[in-house]
Amino acid sequence: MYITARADYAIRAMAELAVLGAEQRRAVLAVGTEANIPVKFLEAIFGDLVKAQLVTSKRGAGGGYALARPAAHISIADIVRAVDGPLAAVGGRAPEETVYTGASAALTNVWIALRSAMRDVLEATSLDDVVTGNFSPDVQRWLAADGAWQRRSS
Amino acid sequence: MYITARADYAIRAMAELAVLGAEQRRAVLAVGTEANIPVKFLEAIFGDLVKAQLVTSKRGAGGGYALARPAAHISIADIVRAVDGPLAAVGGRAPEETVYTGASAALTNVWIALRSAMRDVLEATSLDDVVTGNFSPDVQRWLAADGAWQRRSS
DNA sequence: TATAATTCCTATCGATTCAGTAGGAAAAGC
DNA sequence: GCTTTTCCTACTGAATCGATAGGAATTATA
Repeated sequence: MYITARADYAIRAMAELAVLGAEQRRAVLAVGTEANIPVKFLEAIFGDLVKAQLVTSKRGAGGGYALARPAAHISIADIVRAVDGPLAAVGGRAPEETVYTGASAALTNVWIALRSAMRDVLEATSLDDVVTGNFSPDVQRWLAADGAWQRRSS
Repeated sequence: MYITARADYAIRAMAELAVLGAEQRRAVLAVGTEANIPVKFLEAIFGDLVKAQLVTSKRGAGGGYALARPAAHISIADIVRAVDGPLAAVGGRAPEETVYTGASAALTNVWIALRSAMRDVLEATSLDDVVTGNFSPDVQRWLAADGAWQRRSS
Protein backbone atom coordinates (compact mmCIF):
# COMPACT_ATOMS: atom_id res chain seq x y z
CA MET A 1 0.00 0.00 0.00
CA TYR A 2 2.36 2.53 -1.32
CA ILE A 3 2.14 5.81 -3.17
CA THR A 4 5.20 5.88 -5.40
CA ALA A 5 7.54 8.77 -5.98
CA ARG A 6 6.34 8.75 -9.57
CA ALA A 7 2.78 9.56 -8.53
CA ASP A 8 3.93 12.16 -6.04
CA TYR A 9 6.15 13.82 -8.65
CA ALA A 10 3.42 13.67 -11.30
CA ILE A 11 0.88 15.42 -9.10
CA ARG A 12 3.33 18.10 -8.02
CA ALA A 13 4.46 18.73 -11.57
CA MET A 14 0.89 19.05 -12.77
CA ALA A 15 0.08 21.35 -9.89
CA GLU A 16 2.89 23.52 -11.17
CA LEU A 17 1.24 23.61 -14.58
CA ALA A 18 -2.13 24.30 -13.02
CA VAL A 19 -1.04 27.56 -11.42
CA LEU A 20 -0.01 28.90 -14.80
CA GLY A 21 -2.71 30.27 -17.05
CA ALA A 22 -4.46 27.67 -19.13
CA GLU A 23 -2.67 26.87 -22.40
CA GLN A 24 0.54 28.15 -20.85
CA ARG A 25 3.42 25.83 -21.67
CA ARG A 26 6.30 25.05 -19.39
CA ALA A 27 9.49 23.10 -20.12
CA VAL A 28 10.48 20.04 -18.08
CA LEU A 29 13.65 21.75 -16.96
CA ALA A 30 11.70 24.66 -15.48
CA VAL A 31 9.11 22.49 -13.77
CA GLY A 32 11.71 20.08 -12.44
CA THR A 33 13.98 22.69 -10.93
CA GLU A 34 11.07 24.65 -9.49
CA ALA A 35 9.42 21.63 -7.87
CA ASN A 36 12.71 19.97 -6.98
CA ILE A 37 12.19 16.84 -9.05
CA PRO A 38 15.01 15.05 -10.92
CA VAL A 39 14.61 16.43 -14.41
CA LYS A 40 15.39 13.31 -16.42
CA PHE A 41 13.05 11.24 -14.28
CA LEU A 42 10.31 13.82 -14.66
CA GLU A 43 10.78 13.67 -18.39
CA ALA A 44 9.75 10.01 -18.34
CA ILE A 45 6.79 10.77 -16.09
CA PHE A 46 5.54 13.43 -18.47
CA GLY A 47 5.69 10.79 -21.17
CA ASP A 48 3.09 8.78 -19.25
CA LEU A 49 0.94 11.86 -18.72
CA VAL A 50 0.97 12.64 -22.42
CA LYS A 51 -0.01 9.06 -23.25
CA ALA A 52 -2.90 9.37 -20.78
CA GLN A 53 -3.86 12.65 -22.45
CA LEU A 54 -3.70 14.61 -19.24
CA VAL A 55 -1.15 17.02 -20.67
CA THR A 56 -0.25 18.15 -24.16
CA SER A 57 3.29 18.63 -25.35
CA LYS A 58 5.04 20.77 -27.87
CA ARG A 59 8.61 20.29 -28.98
CA GLY A 60 11.29 22.78 -29.78
CA ALA A 61 12.07 26.27 -28.61
CA GLY A 62 9.17 27.78 -26.74
CA GLY A 63 7.67 24.33 -26.30
CA GLY A 64 6.90 22.42 -23.15
CA TYR A 65 3.92 20.88 -21.41
CA ALA A 66 0.47 22.22 -20.54
CA LEU A 67 -2.64 20.77 -18.98
CA ALA A 68 -4.88 19.12 -21.57
CA ARG A 69 -8.02 20.30 -19.78
CA PRO A 70 -8.97 22.61 -16.93
CA ALA A 71 -7.46 21.66 -13.56
CA ALA A 72 -10.96 21.29 -12.15
CA HIS A 73 -11.58 18.42 -14.56
CA ILE A 74 -8.45 16.43 -13.76
CA SER A 75 -8.72 14.20 -10.72
CA ILE A 76 -5.87 12.95 -8.57
CA ALA A 77 -7.07 9.45 -9.44
CA ASP A 78 -6.52 10.24 -13.12
CA ILE A 79 -2.92 11.16 -12.43
CA VAL A 80 -2.19 8.22 -10.16
CA ARG A 81 -3.64 5.77 -12.66
CA ALA A 82 -1.68 7.35 -15.50
CA VAL A 83 1.67 6.76 -13.84
CA ASP A 84 1.06 3.85 -11.42
CA GLY A 85 -1.74 1.86 -13.01
CA PRO A 86 -4.92 0.77 -11.24
CA LEU A 87 -5.68 2.23 -7.80
CA ALA A 88 -6.01 -1.14 -6.12
CA ALA A 89 -4.65 -4.50 -7.23
CA VAL A 90 -4.49 -7.72 -5.27
CA GLY A 91 -1.56 -9.88 -6.27
CA GLY A 92 -1.73 -8.49 -9.79
CA ARG A 93 -5.48 -8.92 -10.18
CA ALA A 94 -8.20 -6.30 -10.06
CA PRO A 95 -10.41 -6.57 -6.95
CA GLU A 96 -13.43 -7.85 -8.85
CA GLU A 97 -11.32 -10.57 -10.49
CA THR A 98 -10.21 -12.18 -7.25
CA VAL A 99 -11.68 -15.57 -6.46
CA TYR A 100 -11.75 -17.03 -2.98
CA THR A 101 -13.27 -20.19 -1.60
CA GLY A 102 -13.99 -21.61 1.84
CA ALA A 103 -13.37 -19.50 4.91
CA SER A 104 -12.25 -16.45 2.93
CA ALA A 105 -14.96 -16.56 0.29
CA ALA A 106 -16.17 -13.07 1.22
CA LEU A 107 -12.74 -11.47 0.89
CA THR A 108 -13.44 -10.05 -2.56
CA ASN A 109 -15.98 -7.75 -0.91
CA VAL A 110 -13.27 -6.25 1.26
CA TRP A 111 -11.10 -5.36 -1.71
CA ILE A 112 -14.04 -3.92 -3.60
CA ALA A 113 -15.01 -1.78 -0.62
CA LEU A 114 -11.42 -0.66 -0.19
CA ARG A 115 -11.12 0.43 -3.80
CA SER A 116 -14.48 2.15 -3.55
CA ALA A 117 -13.31 4.14 -0.53
CA MET A 118 -10.05 5.08 -2.18
CA ARG A 119 -11.94 6.28 -5.23
CA ASP A 120 -14.15 8.38 -3.02
CA VAL A 121 -11.11 10.45 -2.08
CA LEU A 122 -8.99 10.37 -5.21
CA GLU A 123 -11.74 10.86 -7.77
CA ALA A 124 -13.47 13.56 -5.79
CA THR A 125 -10.28 15.58 -5.53
CA SER A 126 -9.28 17.60 -8.55
CA LEU A 127 -5.97 19.20 -9.32
CA ASP A 128 -7.71 22.52 -8.79
CA ASP A 129 -8.76 21.46 -5.29
CA VAL A 130 -5.12 20.77 -4.50
CA VAL A 131 -3.76 24.10 -5.69
CA THR A 132 -6.54 26.09 -4.01
CA GLY A 133 -6.67 23.93 -0.88
CA ASN A 134 -10.42 23.82 -1.26
CA PHE A 135 -11.50 20.21 -0.85
CA SER A 136 -14.85 18.52 -1.37
CA PRO A 137 -17.13 18.00 1.65
CA ASP A 138 -16.43 14.25 1.57
CA VAL A 139 -12.70 14.79 1.75
CA GLN A 140 -13.08 17.40 4.46
CA ARG A 141 -15.02 14.87 6.48
CA TRP A 142 -12.16 12.38 6.14
CA LEU A 143 -9.70 15.05 7.25
CA ALA A 144 -11.79 15.81 10.31
CA ALA A 145 -12.26 12.14 11.19
CA ASP A 146 -11.10 10.95 14.55
CA GLY A 147 -7.37 10.28 14.59
CA ALA A 148 -7.01 11.01 10.89
CA TRP A 149 -3.72 12.78 11.52
CA GLN A 150 -2.45 10.22 14.00
CA ARG A 151 -0.20 7.36 13.16
CA ARG A 152 -1.72 4.02 14.07
CA SER A 153 1.04 1.82 15.45
CA SER A 154 -1.02 -1.21 16.40
CA MET B 1 -1.25 0.92 -4.62
CA TYR B 2 -0.88 -2.75 -4.26
CA ILE B 3 -2.11 -5.42 -1.90
CA THR B 4 0.70 -7.96 -1.76
CA ALA B 5 0.41 -11.72 -1.90
CA ARG B 6 1.76 -11.72 1.67
CA ALA B 7 -1.25 -9.78 2.94
CA ASP B 8 -3.66 -11.85 0.91
CA TYR B 9 -2.12 -15.09 2.20
CA ALA B 10 -2.04 -13.83 5.77
CA ILE B 11 -5.73 -12.98 5.79
CA ARG B 12 -6.72 -16.26 4.20
CA ALA B 13 -4.57 -18.26 6.60
CA MET B 14 -6.05 -16.45 9.59
CA ALA B 15 -9.55 -16.97 8.24
CA GLU B 16 -8.71 -20.66 8.24
CA LEU B 17 -7.79 -20.43 11.90
CA ALA B 18 -10.90 -18.41 12.64
CA VAL B 19 -13.29 -21.14 11.51
CA LEU B 20 -11.73 -23.54 13.98
CA GLY B 21 -12.84 -23.35 17.57
CA ALA B 22 -10.98 -20.78 19.63
CA GLU B 23 -7.72 -22.07 21.10
CA GLN B 24 -7.64 -24.75 18.39
CA ARG B 25 -4.15 -25.03 16.93
CA ARG B 26 -3.37 -25.82 13.35
CA ALA B 27 0.00 -26.61 11.75
CA VAL B 28 1.38 -24.55 8.87
CA LEU B 29 1.39 -27.59 6.64
CA ALA B 30 -2.34 -28.14 7.19
CA VAL B 31 -3.28 -24.49 6.71
CA GLY B 32 -1.07 -24.09 3.67
CA THR B 33 -2.35 -27.15 1.82
CA GLU B 34 -5.97 -26.37 2.69
CA ALA B 35 -5.80 -22.74 1.60
CA ASN B 36 -3.45 -23.43 -1.31
CA ILE B 37 -0.60 -21.27 -0.07
CA PRO B 38 3.10 -22.19 -0.52
CA VAL B 39 3.93 -23.75 2.84
CA LYS B 40 7.42 -22.42 3.33
CA PHE B 41 6.34 -18.93 2.38
CA LEU B 42 3.41 -19.13 4.76
CA GLU B 43 5.81 -20.15 7.50
CA ALA B 44 7.57 -16.80 7.16
CA ILE B 45 4.27 -14.96 7.14
CA PHE B 46 3.19 -16.63 10.36
CA GLY B 47 6.45 -15.39 11.83
CA ASP B 48 5.28 -11.82 11.23
CA LEU B 49 1.86 -12.57 12.67
CA VAL B 50 3.41 -14.00 15.83
CA LYS B 51 5.63 -10.94 16.20
CA ALA B 52 2.54 -8.75 15.86
CA GLN B 53 0.82 -10.89 18.49
CA LEU B 54 -2.10 -11.71 16.26
CA VAL B 55 -1.50 -15.45 16.60
CA THR B 56 0.16 -17.63 19.18
CA SER B 57 2.41 -20.53 18.33
CA LYS B 58 3.40 -23.78 19.89
CA ARG B 59 6.23 -25.96 18.69
CA GLY B 60 6.54 -29.70 18.46
CA ALA B 61 4.07 -32.48 17.90
CA GLY B 62 0.51 -31.31 18.34
CA GLY B 63 1.69 -27.72 17.99
CA GLY B 64 0.72 -25.11 15.44
CA TYR B 65 -0.85 -21.68 15.31
CA ALA B 66 -4.03 -20.26 16.80
CA LEU B 67 -5.64 -16.83 16.91
CA ALA B 68 -4.38 -14.77 19.82
CA ARG B 69 -7.80 -13.21 20.37
CA PRO B 70 -11.36 -13.65 19.11
CA ALA B 71 -11.77 -13.18 15.38
CA ALA B 72 -14.19 -10.33 16.02
CA HIS B 73 -11.35 -8.37 17.65
CA ILE B 74 -8.84 -8.75 14.84
CA SER B 75 -9.22 -6.26 12.01
CA ILE B 76 -8.06 -6.70 8.45
CA ALA B 77 -5.99 -3.57 9.00
CA ASP B 78 -4.17 -5.33 11.85
CA ILE B 79 -3.21 -8.17 9.55
CA VAL B 80 -2.17 -5.98 6.64
CA ARG B 81 -0.01 -3.81 8.87
CA ALA B 82 1.59 -6.87 10.46
CA VAL B 83 2.86 -8.22 7.16
CA ASP B 84 3.08 -5.16 4.88
CA GLY B 85 3.73 -2.27 7.21
CA PRO B 86 1.74 0.98 7.29
CA LEU B 87 -1.47 1.18 5.24
CA ALA B 88 -0.41 4.25 3.32
CA ALA B 89 3.08 5.56 2.73
CA VAL B 90 4.20 8.27 0.33
CA GLY B 91 7.72 7.71 -0.93
CA GLY B 92 8.63 5.99 2.32
CA ARG B 93 7.10 8.64 4.57
CA ALA B 94 3.88 8.50 6.55
CA PRO B 95 1.20 10.84 5.17
CA GLU B 96 1.43 13.29 8.06
CA GLU B 97 5.20 13.52 7.62
CA THR B 98 5.06 14.71 4.03
CA VAL B 99 6.02 18.32 3.42
CA TYR B 100 5.04 20.24 0.34
CA THR B 101 5.50 23.84 -0.67
CA GLY B 102 4.17 26.11 -3.37
CA ALA B 103 1.46 24.89 -5.69
CA SER B 104 1.20 21.49 -4.02
CA ALA B 105 1.24 22.70 -0.44
CA ALA B 106 -2.17 21.13 0.25
CA LEU B 107 -1.18 17.70 -1.00
CA THR B 108 -0.59 16.32 2.49
CA ASN B 109 -4.33 16.65 3.06
CA VAL B 110 -5.03 14.32 0.17
CA TRP B 111 -2.82 11.58 1.60
CA ILE B 112 -4.31 12.00 5.05
CA ALA B 113 -7.83 11.75 3.65
CA LEU B 114 -6.86 8.72 1.60
CA ARG B 115 -5.44 6.90 4.60
CA SER B 116 -8.48 7.87 6.61
CA ALA B 117 -10.78 6.36 3.99
CA MET B 118 -8.72 3.18 3.78
CA ARG B 119 -8.86 2.83 7.52
CA ASP B 120 -12.61 3.22 7.42
CA VAL B 121 -12.80 -0.02 5.49
CA LEU B 122 -9.90 -2.05 6.84
CA GLU B 123 -10.28 -1.22 10.52
CA ALA B 124 -14.06 -1.61 10.49
CA THR B 125 -13.78 -5.08 9.00
CA SER B 126 -12.89 -7.91 11.37
CA LEU B 127 -11.72 -11.39 10.56
CA ASP B 128 -15.08 -12.57 11.84
CA ASP B 129 -16.86 -10.30 9.34
CA VAL B 130 -14.91 -11.99 6.57
CA VAL B 131 -15.68 -15.57 7.56
CA THR B 132 -19.35 -14.82 8.18
CA GLY B 133 -19.74 -12.47 5.22
CA ASN B 134 -21.46 -10.05 7.53
CA PHE B 135 -19.96 -6.62 6.95
CA SER B 136 -20.39 -3.34 8.80
CA PRO B 137 -22.93 -0.81 7.48
CA ASP B 138 -20.09 1.45 6.34
CA VAL B 139 -18.54 -1.30 4.27
CA GLN B 140 -21.91 -2.35 2.87
CA ARG B 141 -22.43 1.21 1.74
CA TRP B 142 -19.11 1.12 -0.12
CA LEU B 143 -20.09 -2.16 -1.75
CA ALA B 144 -23.38 -0.68 -2.90
CA ALA B 145 -21.76 2.50 -4.20
CA ASP B 146 -22.21 3.40 -7.82
CA GLY B 147 -19.80 1.49 -10.02
CA ALA B 148 -18.05 -0.11 -7.07
CA TRP B 149 -17.76 -3.38 -8.96
CA GLN B 150 -16.79 -1.77 -12.25
CA ARG B 151 -13.27 -1.31 -13.44
CA ARG B 152 -12.44 2.32 -14.11
CA SER B 153 -10.33 2.48 -17.23
CA SER B 154 -9.97 6.22 -17.59
C1' DT C 1 14.73 -42.27 25.72
C1' DA C 2 14.17 -42.44 20.97
C1' DT C 3 11.26 -40.60 17.40
C1' DA C 4 8.21 -37.94 14.91
C1' DA C 5 6.14 -33.49 14.49
C1' DT C 6 6.46 -28.86 14.52
C1' DT C 7 8.06 -23.97 14.89
C1' DC C 8 11.97 -21.05 14.28
C1' DC C 9 16.15 -19.09 12.11
C1' DT C 10 19.35 -17.93 8.40
C1' DA C 11 20.48 -17.86 3.82
C1' DT C 12 19.64 -17.80 -0.90
C1' DC C 13 17.34 -17.11 -5.45
C1' DG C 14 15.34 -15.19 -9.77
C1' DA C 15 12.34 -11.84 -11.35
C1' DT C 16 10.45 -7.55 -11.12
C1' DT C 17 9.92 -2.85 -9.79
C1' DC C 18 11.69 1.60 -8.32
C1' DA C 19 14.27 5.63 -8.72
C1' DG C 20 17.32 7.64 -11.46
C1' DT C 21 20.93 8.49 -15.27
C1' DA C 22 22.89 8.83 -20.13
C1' DG C 23 23.01 9.77 -24.83
C1' DG C 24 21.22 11.07 -28.71
C1' DA C 25 17.37 11.44 -32.47
C1' DA C 26 13.48 14.27 -33.95
C1' DA C 27 10.97 18.41 -34.18
C1' DA C 28 10.11 23.32 -33.78
C1' DG C 29 11.23 28.28 -33.48
C1' DC C 30 14.41 32.02 -34.34
C1' DG D 1 22.05 26.74 -39.06
C1' DC D 2 21.60 27.05 -34.19
C1' DT D 3 19.22 26.54 -30.03
C1' DT D 4 15.65 24.69 -27.47
C1' DT D 5 12.86 21.22 -26.32
C1' DT D 6 10.41 16.73 -26.45
C1' DC D 7 10.92 11.92 -27.40
C1' DC D 8 13.05 7.30 -27.48
C1' DT D 9 16.11 3.55 -26.07
C1' DA D 10 19.06 1.72 -23.04
C1' DC D 11 21.19 1.11 -18.77
C1' DT D 12 22.11 0.81 -13.57
C1' DG D 13 22.04 -0.03 -8.67
C1' DA D 14 19.15 -0.96 -4.98
C1' DA D 15 15.23 -2.76 -3.03
C1' DT D 16 11.21 -5.66 -2.88
C1' DC D 17 8.44 -9.68 -3.98
C1' DG D 18 7.46 -14.37 -4.05
C1' DA D 19 9.42 -18.41 -2.99
C1' DT D 20 12.73 -22.24 -1.67
C1' DA D 21 16.38 -24.86 1.23
C1' DG D 22 18.42 -26.70 5.14
C1' DG D 23 18.75 -27.36 9.53
C1' DA D 24 18.43 -26.05 14.75
C1' DA D 25 15.35 -25.94 18.71
C1' DT D 26 11.38 -27.51 21.01
C1' DT D 27 7.50 -30.51 22.27
C1' DA D 28 4.50 -34.56 22.60
C1' DT D 29 4.12 -39.28 22.54
C1' DA D 30 5.19 -44.18 22.17
